[in-house]
Amino acid sequence: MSASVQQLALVDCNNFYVSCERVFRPDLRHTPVVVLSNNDGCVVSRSNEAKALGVKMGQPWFQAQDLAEAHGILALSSNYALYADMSNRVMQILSAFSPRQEVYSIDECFVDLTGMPEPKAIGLQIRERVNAWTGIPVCVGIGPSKTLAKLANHIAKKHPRSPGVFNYNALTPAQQTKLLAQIAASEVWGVGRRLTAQLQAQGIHSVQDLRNAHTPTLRSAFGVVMEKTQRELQGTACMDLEEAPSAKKQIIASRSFGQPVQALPVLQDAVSSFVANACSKLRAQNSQAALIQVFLQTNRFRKDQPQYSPCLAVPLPQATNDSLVLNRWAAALAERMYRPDYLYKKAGVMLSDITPAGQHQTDWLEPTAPTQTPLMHALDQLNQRYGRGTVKVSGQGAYSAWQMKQERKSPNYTTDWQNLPCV
DNA sequence: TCTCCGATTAGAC
DNA sequence: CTAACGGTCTAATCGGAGA
Repeated sequence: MSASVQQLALVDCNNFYVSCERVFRPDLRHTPVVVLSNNDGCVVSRSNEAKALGVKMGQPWFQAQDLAEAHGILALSSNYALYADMSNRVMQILSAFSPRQEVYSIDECFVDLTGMPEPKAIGLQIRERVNAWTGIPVCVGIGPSKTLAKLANHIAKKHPRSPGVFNYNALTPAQQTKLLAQIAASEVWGVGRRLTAQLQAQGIHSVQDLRNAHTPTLRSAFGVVMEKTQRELQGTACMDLEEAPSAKKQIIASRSFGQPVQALPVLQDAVSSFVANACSKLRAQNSQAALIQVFLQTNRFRKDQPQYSPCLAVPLPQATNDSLVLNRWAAALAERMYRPDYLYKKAGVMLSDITPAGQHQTDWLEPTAPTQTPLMHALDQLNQRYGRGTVKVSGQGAYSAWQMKQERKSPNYTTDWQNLPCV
């Protein structure tokens, strides 16, 4: 008896951010809608109608302005509180279908259906239940590896007669070959724009070409990652399901400003807000950092203006996750780099050299600090209960000149009583 | 020559 | 009227510095 093939399902929400908005705005069900990135900069989610009109993923919104006006495309600022909450509901529902689940991103989840009868029927049930309980449409792809589950999901989404679920494992070898020959290699997970071009130059156009390519040649030209991808396409799982999210090795908090900023105190205010943000992520995973970096940036799209993008780091005498301590370092770094004659458009804070909290590289000369001050703990609790930004480190939020543009945000329907829609 | 490390590249979403 | 272009994260690989 041969070992049975893994039945791995990838559940992917359709046009996720737009779908979240539509749950609370059913009137938008048939109008073209897009959701914009932070600062209302780029298009990050599109309804099918918007896609059909030619709005591109990642397109700067101002470039789509004419098209938008001509066709009445509605643009919304991103509402992450809403999307995170809807995502949690979806993932919660999926967890009932299998003991093994990997939340891969805000709108995608791998669910291990190995050993269960009728995986396709389960896929259909997943689709139905998620839609009934949350209003979010999803597609399900099933395959023997993550890469093939992803590809199967793509087929479930794109195939005209698809019921929204596609099981690659149900195909005969001949059907697999025929199908993969019809799909462009660029659809494969891990094959982006650059690699697509390089593969083409080697005569590799379809997924089948890639699956069939001479392995040592592929390996020497493209490295280990591509070899893994090829093996996954051949049906051998090389990537494990990661059920628990692993601790971040690097944490970045940064933002483009709503308008150019010139004054140091405003920059420092922004930076202190980024420190607060990064530190709360750090504490949430129970870690500490031993290196902090701050960077400033002028607007790189303004070729007519002088450019300056400094970045400065300090190794800390002692690893910490204390916002107050890190904020003092960050403010000093910002001051060191600051030059008054520039218009800054973006800044950020980076924490690295991350270790579990409490693991001390003790220094004989430095007194050891407690791993988590009661003050920081209280701050996290309050901000968690009453919303981010309820309690702030002094300096943070004193100036609002840098705040991002968010002119089209929908209400926080699910996370703020004040915003409950009246039925 | 080897090893280490920071910078760069590529990708995902 | 003009200007308007995201944020985080990882792993592999490259290229130079130093041992």
